Amino acid sequence: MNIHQSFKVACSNCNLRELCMPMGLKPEELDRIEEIVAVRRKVKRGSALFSNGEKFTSLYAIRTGFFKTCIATEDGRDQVTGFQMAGEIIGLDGIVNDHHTCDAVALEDAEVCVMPFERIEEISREINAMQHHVHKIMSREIVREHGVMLLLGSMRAEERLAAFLLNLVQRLHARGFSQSELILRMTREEIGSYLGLKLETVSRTFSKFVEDGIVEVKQRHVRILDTEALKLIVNNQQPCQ
Amino acid sequence: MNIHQSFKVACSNCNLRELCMPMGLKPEELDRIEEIVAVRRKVKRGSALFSNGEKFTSLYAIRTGFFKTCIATEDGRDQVTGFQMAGEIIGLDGIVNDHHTCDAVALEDAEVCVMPFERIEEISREINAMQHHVHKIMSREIVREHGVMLLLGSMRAEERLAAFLLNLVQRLHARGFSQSELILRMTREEIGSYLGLKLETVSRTFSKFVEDGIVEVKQRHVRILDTEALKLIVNNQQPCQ
DNA sequence: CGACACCTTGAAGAGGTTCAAGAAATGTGG
DNA sequence: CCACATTTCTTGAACCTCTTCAAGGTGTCG
Repeated sequence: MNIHQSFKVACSNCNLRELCMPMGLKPEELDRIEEIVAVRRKVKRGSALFSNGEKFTSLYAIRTGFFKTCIATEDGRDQVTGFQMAGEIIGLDGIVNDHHTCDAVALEDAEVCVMPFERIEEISREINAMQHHVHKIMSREIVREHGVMLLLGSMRAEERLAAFLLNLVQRLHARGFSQSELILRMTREEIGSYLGLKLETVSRTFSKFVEDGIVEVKQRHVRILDTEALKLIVNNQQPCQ
Repeated sequence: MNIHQSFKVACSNCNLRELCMPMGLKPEELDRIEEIVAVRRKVKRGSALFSNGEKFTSLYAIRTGFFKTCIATEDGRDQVTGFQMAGEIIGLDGIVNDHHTCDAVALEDAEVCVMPFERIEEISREINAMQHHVHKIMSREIVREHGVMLLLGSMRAEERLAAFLLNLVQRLHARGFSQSELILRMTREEIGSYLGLKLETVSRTFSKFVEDGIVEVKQRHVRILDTEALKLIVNNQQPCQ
């Protein structure tokens, strides 16, 4: 186990506070919440924070780095179920059966706050805002997945990739990054798995966007030139119509 | 509002107890939990229990009947995100933004137990088993949706329909119905929407299964003749190979 | 009984996949 | 720091699955 206990964790000083914690707490409640994070843990690029079948103990708040979650079946199917970045919570899948049902793999060197779930439940019982926050986080994940189902169930390749790019850049922007430039931390194959497409289709669709002057792509570096065009594509209309 | 307050609700006598409530409670805890269900509500076939945009107040435990949940976008997309039957909980999507983000429509006359979410949170703070049960229900929904993403992202039409049938019949069996016979409460179009297929493809795939002697289909009445063949199809192998 | 919703089936076509080859980037060990 | 191996990405061509469009059949409900 690659667990690094660093100096005293302080959520109240964490600049991701708004992303992963309830707002508007009283000072004494804040103190209690600090107790949730047991330790921080570093995860090297390519290695798993947790894996399918592993005993569930904790949720993880991502401090730095970028993850994918994916499920693999015996018959060789593999599906990326999400990409997670700083301030997002992973591990919720493990609650229901006390074991994780997916793998969480770091796509770049990462650090997470380990939050033992028993402690979360304990503090949720004391602090209403915390309880509601936990419920909201889980509900948000359910709603996010509804969106993915809509994408997988009803969109064509261009629409899927456009929606994917808009979603990524919007989340990055909320974290202070550019609205128009991003670096993909995942391969074309991983994008394809998430979007229900083959990597060749992802590549071709990128090329089409470049031809149409909607984006610039240099390997994993993407610059969005025409956000509106992407939105029109997602909304099932032809750009420039 | 079509709300019917019936005589005193009694979860402890409800035969769906094991499906929608935590197990192993002390008698005094059971009494508290009875307080959760405010009223029961009947929903006519074709009408909505709740709709997108509606204020979120309660979760609903299905007592009888069958629902679909679906999301619709302005540009005319429509995606069935799930089918729910007796003992299952719906409404979790509404927690995060205090408003529902999907429609829950009864596919046959139904009755639900209305559980005001504030009361659920209140009792969850007092009874650990209840708290954990709520967490499990939400986690289960997340895991279920992972499975749908796998289906939509990586399966072909036959595999999707086979997985769908096996899932339905398994849930019905857990409720005391047949392992091999079922009545579909939804149209081909609704099945198609859920599975990311057109209704014609659903119909054709049913016909293929009939030709292969795997199922009998008479409109919405389905009899599964060869469960193993369906499992082989889902596992990406040719039946009889 | 007639109207309407739902289901089935055929034929043509589109979108995405598969297979293949080569180019570009990245990592590794000497 | 360079050469080589490996991974990742791009592009073309043939193919296949699912969709689209169309027509007709079946079942249901007022």
